Amino acid sequence: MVGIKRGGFMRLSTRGRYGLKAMYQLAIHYGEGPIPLKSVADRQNLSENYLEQLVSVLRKEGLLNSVRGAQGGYMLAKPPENITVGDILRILEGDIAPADCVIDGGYECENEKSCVTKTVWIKIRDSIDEVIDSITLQDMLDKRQRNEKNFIDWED
Amino acid sequence: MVGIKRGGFMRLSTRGRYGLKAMYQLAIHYGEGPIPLKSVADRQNLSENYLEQLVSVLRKEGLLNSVRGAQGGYMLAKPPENITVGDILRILEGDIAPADCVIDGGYECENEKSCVTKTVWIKIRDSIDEVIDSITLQDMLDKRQRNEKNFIDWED
DNA sequence: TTATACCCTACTATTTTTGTCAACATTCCA
DNA sequence: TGGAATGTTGACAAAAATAGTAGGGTATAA
Ligand code: FES
Ligand code: FES
Repeated sequence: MVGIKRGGFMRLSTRGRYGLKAMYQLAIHYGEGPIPLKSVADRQNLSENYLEQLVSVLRKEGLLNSVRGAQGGYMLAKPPENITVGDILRILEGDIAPADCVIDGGYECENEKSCVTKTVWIKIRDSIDEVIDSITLQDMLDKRQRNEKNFIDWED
Repeated sequence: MVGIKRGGFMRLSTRGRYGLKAMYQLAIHYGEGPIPLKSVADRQNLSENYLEQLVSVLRKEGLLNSVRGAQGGYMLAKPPENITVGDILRILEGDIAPADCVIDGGYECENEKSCVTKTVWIKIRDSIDEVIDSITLQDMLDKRQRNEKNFIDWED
């Protein structure tokens, strides 16, 4: 391949992007009982089947509860202030890893003990960690409240 | 696909990883005239042909100069203190973009004006920007000097 | 008992990444 | 002057990751 990569970098996959949006949507309706996934998928124009795969993992990891059958659906297993963006993204995407050598058990180059490049990856990783671990779903809801003063009735 | 993604996220491709290593290697030999790519590739056990593609882009973007023919090679076009990690990564990987909507001209969801999720992507992007723009090749060389006191004669 | 909705697994299509290869152009040096 | 070293370019291909599709099963409310 020739030329500059088109896509940009440090991109999340749809797993993390759809997943966070879905969790945010469920946070909006926290306390209202189970919300069917179909309504979330419709609201965001996503494949319900695909979203189901993501949500299923979030449930197994304890971030969501589910109720089967008619009138069933999903709901947050914890209050929005106890769920961070980092919790969600790590479950759906794995650990943050600009390069393999910053993962446990990952490959390290021969000079790992004094590898300067590795220190760069570590700084990037730590800075992302700090951001995603500091934002909770409740923070996002608060932000929404402030926005609502200007833009009414959206994203319910 | 089922289960948690294996690879981890926010990963750089080999383009960025090989590219930064190569630039660092050339920084080590800054001022010594052109360095053949073969020596860089050998040192890092990379395909010379593949590395050539990356280096070629860095040259076109003005970060490297080249000299053709025998005794030729590549060298930094600017002093190491004037080249940042961000310069290199953006050329090889494109702009930082956790999601499309933080790129110019990228897709935005219907609520882009007040999209809360977008503010999360922006915070992630900004935090990465800050890290990679603050590290120069000279910083990496300095770090190397300090390491050399403990681990002699490596990565030349 | 029927419609709704979660649950699970397998399969497929598409895109991106990671190279390989071959032919060519320029320069040094013996 | 000729050949070895080195950069230049573009086409092609293999491999991996991503993004979905499809469909059958199970539990529950009404
Ligand atoms: S140990 Fe990761 S780049 Fe050296
Ligand atoms: S505008 Fe990007 S997620 Fe809404």
